[in-house]
Amino acid sequence: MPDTHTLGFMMDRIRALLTVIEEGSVNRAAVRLRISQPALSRQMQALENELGGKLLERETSGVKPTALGHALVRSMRPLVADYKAAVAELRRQARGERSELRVGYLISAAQSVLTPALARLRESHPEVKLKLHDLSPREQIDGLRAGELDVALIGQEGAVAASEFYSARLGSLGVCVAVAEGGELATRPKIALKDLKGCDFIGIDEEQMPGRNQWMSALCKTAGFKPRFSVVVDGITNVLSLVASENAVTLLPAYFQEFKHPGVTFVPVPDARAKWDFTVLWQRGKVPASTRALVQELKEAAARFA
Amino acid sequence: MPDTHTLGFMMDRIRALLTVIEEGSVNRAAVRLRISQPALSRQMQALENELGGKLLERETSGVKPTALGHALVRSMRPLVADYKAAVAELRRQARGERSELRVGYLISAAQSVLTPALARLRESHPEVKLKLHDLSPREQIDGLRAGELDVALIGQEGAVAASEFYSARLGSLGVCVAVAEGGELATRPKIALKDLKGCDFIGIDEEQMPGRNQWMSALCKTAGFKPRFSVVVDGITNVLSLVASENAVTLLPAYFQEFKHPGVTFVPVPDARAKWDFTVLWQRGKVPASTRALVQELKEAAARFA
DNA sequence: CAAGGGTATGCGTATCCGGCATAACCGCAA
DNA sequence: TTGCGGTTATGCCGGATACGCATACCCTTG
Repeated sequence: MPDTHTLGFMMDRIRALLTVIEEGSVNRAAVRLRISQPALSRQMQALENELGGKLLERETSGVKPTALGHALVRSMRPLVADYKAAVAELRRQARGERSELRVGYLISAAQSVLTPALARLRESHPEVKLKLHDLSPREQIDGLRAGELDVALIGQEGAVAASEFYSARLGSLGVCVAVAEGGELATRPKIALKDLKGCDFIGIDEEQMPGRNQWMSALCKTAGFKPRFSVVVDGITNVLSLVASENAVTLLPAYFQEFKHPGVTFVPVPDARAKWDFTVLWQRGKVPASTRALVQELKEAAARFA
Repeated sequence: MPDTHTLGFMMDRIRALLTVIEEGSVNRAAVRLRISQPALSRQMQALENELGGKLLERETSGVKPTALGHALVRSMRPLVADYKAAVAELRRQARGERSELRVGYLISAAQSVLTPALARLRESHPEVKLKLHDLSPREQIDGLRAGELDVALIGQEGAVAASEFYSARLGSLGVCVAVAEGGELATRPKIALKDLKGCDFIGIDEEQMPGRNQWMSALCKTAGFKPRFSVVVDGITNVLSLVASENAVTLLPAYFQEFKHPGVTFVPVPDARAKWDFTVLWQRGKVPASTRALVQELKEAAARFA
């Protein structure tokens, strides 16, 4: 005997019992529930059998809950309410009426384009409630996969996940190379990719920045060589520290030129093909209007920015 | 098309979906749910129709939840867990395995018998969790009716509700009469009921102390007269204030002699039939062992007290 | 291109639920 | 007492429906 009966069926019976107790009468509850009185009567008997105790005191003038019946009401009424609310929310969501929009981004990378886009979204869709999550690229992808994010703003790493989600390229930044402050390279105003041939490269952990090392390799390949990754570490800060201490190099999106790191200089890379794509990813399937709106604003903001 | 479908049925489907997503496969989930794979497959389709959106991404190697599916899991998994816990608790309760015992009492009246009984209950049934509620008689009866109390310790008022619940008389106290301090009656060591003939009686609001006025009337009837209630007020403190200011009287259980109220003297009533019964009420139906134990201890404590 | 994993579908059947008619029960009034 | 109006419970039957079986379909892999 599968206990499949003991779940959904009981739920119906419980819901029925709630109205029976509200009405104080099987008869009146039956009309409200649009079923016949005998049917409802039997439902109550079934529920009492399932639970193993009387729930209603049958009297000549109607029914009255027993102590057990009261206990059931107390524990179940909020559950039923929550359940109905949850179903309603899911229905809205299925129709693409999400009012909450969960956005993942990396503050250092996304700020310049995200901030104006959000400002305009607030004007055009003031009803949308935003939840912003400052996350690493890897966390953003995981968040999308787990359904915890609706939109992710991500760099080159997005390429590895683009097939799982809808995506749009927002724009391209230039590339710079991080070199040790003391070295010869640090004095140049710019460094072509081919000049990096033979340098030690610092890689970054694939877990945190998926696709980043491949991106570097691909860039170097356009310059005709294969980079040698002497070390792979986790965390961009550690990468930069190693650049300084090991007198090595690494490739980064151009916005790093705005930052500072002790012992490290960022030098632009002029190669035309050295580009850092900036991507927005969002959930596949029925796309909520709010998501669509944000993506649109992002595209426009990126276009203005370029 | 009664929406009765949209409640319990969906609950089953949702529960099924949860295991499908856990297993990542309709096949394996079907095994766990002890139904066939086609049945489960159709259940998932039905649920998707109900909600109006895809929940599962069907792939060659199994199924993967969509964003909507993830949202469903997030909102429903805790609900299902709560539901199952609630049902389990109700089952236990139906079998009479309540571990929580909610006791209503009136501190001034019940202390002498309740305290020792509780002490012994703690020894003999240490697993019982007690919740004590200091409530007026009316509140206690309402609490019993609403299933919010398991046991009520109550005075003469219990008579009016005795038919609704199980009850036991714990014992009888004597009666005293409250008289104004200045009057002639106040000087006597005791006052027979018949001496109160012609006095103004202060009644108490039936809402708060149901049956109290009837009790006074019945006592006076044994002495051959009918009391005249000049005023009926709510709250025992107000009753005593009026006794003082109106030079009236009222009948009370003997334990009031221990208390003080400005301008009022409590004089014992010697009549043999002037008794204040002390009653314990508890929920009808299947009586939990804990309730039975407390009632037993109360009886013994009362017997020792007498 | 067959094999082997997955999910979806067509069809017959058994189950189970609900409605109708009616019984049983109670309180009240004539 | 006997009816009357109200309640809940029961017998019986018909119809919806959900399941299982067999099979189709689809994709990846050898």
